[in-house]
Amino acid sequence: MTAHTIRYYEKIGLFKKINRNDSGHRDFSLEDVTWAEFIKRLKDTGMPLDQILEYANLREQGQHTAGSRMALLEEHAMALERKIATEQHNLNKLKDKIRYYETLKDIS
Amino acid sequence: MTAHTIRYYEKIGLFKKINRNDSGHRDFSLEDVTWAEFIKRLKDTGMPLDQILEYANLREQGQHTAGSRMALLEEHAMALERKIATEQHNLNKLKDKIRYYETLKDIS
DNA sequence: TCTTGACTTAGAGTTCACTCTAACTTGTAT
DNA sequence: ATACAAGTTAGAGTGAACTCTAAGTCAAGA
Repeated sequence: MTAHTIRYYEKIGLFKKINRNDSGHRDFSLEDVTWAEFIKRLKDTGMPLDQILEYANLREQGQHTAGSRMALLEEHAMALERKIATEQHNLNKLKDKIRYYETLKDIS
Repeated sequence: MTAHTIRYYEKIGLFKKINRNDSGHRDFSLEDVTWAEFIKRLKDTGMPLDQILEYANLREQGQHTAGSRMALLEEHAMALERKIATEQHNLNKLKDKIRYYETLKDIS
C-alpha cells in the first residue's frame, strides 16, 4: 500500500480520523495500522472499495453495528466461496481443452 | 456478451474476418460463435484482453502456431491455479476472523 | 405505409482503483 | 548552510474493459 494509496483511501472515507503531528503530517496510530491491514485483507479477497467503505461507515457508528458488519463479512465470504468454485470449474474446463489439444498432437 | 461488446472486440482485433451480408450487417458463422465462446471462457478465467488478443493473433497465423498457443494456455492455467490457491487462503483467513467475532459475541 | 426496433460507424463517456503532478512546506544528514 | 528526501494539497491522468451516443440505414409486423 503506497502513500498515494493511503491518501486516496483517506479521501474516499476509508480512514476516518487520522491524527496529525505539529507539522501537519499524518501520525498513524497502532489502531490505524491494524485497520489498514484489515482493509488490505478485504481487498485481497476481492471486496470492492465501496463495500469496504460501507463496512468502515458501520464501524464508525460504534459497537451497536457489530451485527451488520458480521453479516457483511459473512455475505462476502459466501460470495468469495462461489467465485472460487466457478474459477475451479473454469480451470477444469481449460485443462480439458489443453488435454484435448495434447491428444491431437499425439495423433498428428 | 452484448452487441456493443462484440463490436468492441472486433475493433481491438479479437475477431478477424466476420462476414457481412448484403445490407452490411455482420453475419456470424458457426466458427465465429465457437471462437466467441472460447473468448468468453478465457475471460471467465480472468485472462486479460491483451493476452486473449495475443492468442487470437497466433490463431490467425495458422496451424504452425499451435504449440505457442498451447504454451499460452498452459501458462494461464498455472496462473489461475495459483490465483485460486491464494483466494482459498484469503477465504480461510476471512472465515477465521468471522469465527473470532462469533466467539466475542458468545462472551459479551 | 407507418412504426418500431435492430443494425451501422466513429468517437465520447463511464467506472474502478489507483497513480501522478505541481507547487509548496518540513525534516534530516553532512 | 545546503542539499535533498519526504511530507502536504487539489486536481489531473492512466489503463482496463466496456458502455453509450449520435446520426444514419435497414427490416419486419399491423
